[in-house]
Amino acid sequence: MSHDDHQDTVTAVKQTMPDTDTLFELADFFKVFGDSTRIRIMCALFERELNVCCIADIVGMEQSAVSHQLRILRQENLVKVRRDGKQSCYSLEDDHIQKIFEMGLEHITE
Amino acid sequence: MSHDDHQDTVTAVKQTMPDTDTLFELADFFKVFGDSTRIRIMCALFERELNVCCIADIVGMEQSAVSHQLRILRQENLVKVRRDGKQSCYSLEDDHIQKIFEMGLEHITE
DNA sequence: TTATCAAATGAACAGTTGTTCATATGTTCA
DNA sequence: TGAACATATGAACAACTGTTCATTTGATAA
Repeated sequence: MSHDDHQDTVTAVKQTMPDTDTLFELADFFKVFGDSTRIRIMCALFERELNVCCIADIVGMEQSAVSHQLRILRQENLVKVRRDGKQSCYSLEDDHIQKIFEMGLEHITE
Repeated sequence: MSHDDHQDTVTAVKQTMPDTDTLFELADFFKVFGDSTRIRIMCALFERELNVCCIADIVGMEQSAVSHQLRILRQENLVKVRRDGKQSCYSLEDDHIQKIFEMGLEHITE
């Protein structure tokens, strides 16, 4: 590959890519899926709305750890909260989540 | 929510979830998407097969850093390599990748 | 063979991340 | 109001991650 070909390739491919800011944002989005606690929380929420205490029991972690992770999921707009008396009830914000989840499953189970 | 309701909910939701090993594996899979360098490498490979040197120029990083990340992508079966003389040419292993990528984009741009 | 280019790898280091513990906030009910 | 429960939050710490630098491996051509 000549120097010119190299430069042409680099330039051409760059043009097809979304801008860097978008790709950094995208990486941050996927980062949220890259933790087993958060994945399990989201997976539990596929089934139904749940309060923090139930989520903690389901994933087998302390309430505090779950709260911290729920904050991250909230910040990325992946879950929403509803106050119900003393309890906070969490549910999924978005349908994409389950689809992304399922595609990931497809990949690892093939 | 009574203690019994709590336990019923926990048990019922748990039953709907894939086993824990699978979910840990899934988190590891998404972890790979959660880095801006790797996302940009994959995005470049959507367009065409590329050698390491081109990838490094496209993402603006050192050859060594790119090589390290390509190893991770290889280990997760996201890319494949083809030797062409002195060069290593990388391409995407799997169609799911682009779909997952696009769904992520949909989420962050809405 | 030797020189040269391309890519891979190991060690070291800085920066980030997830959990725990302790504590604070918020809500209900007596 | 005060007690009890549910959740959120801050600080601290250990573990992990990505990059750099130096070096090695692999391949080609003179």
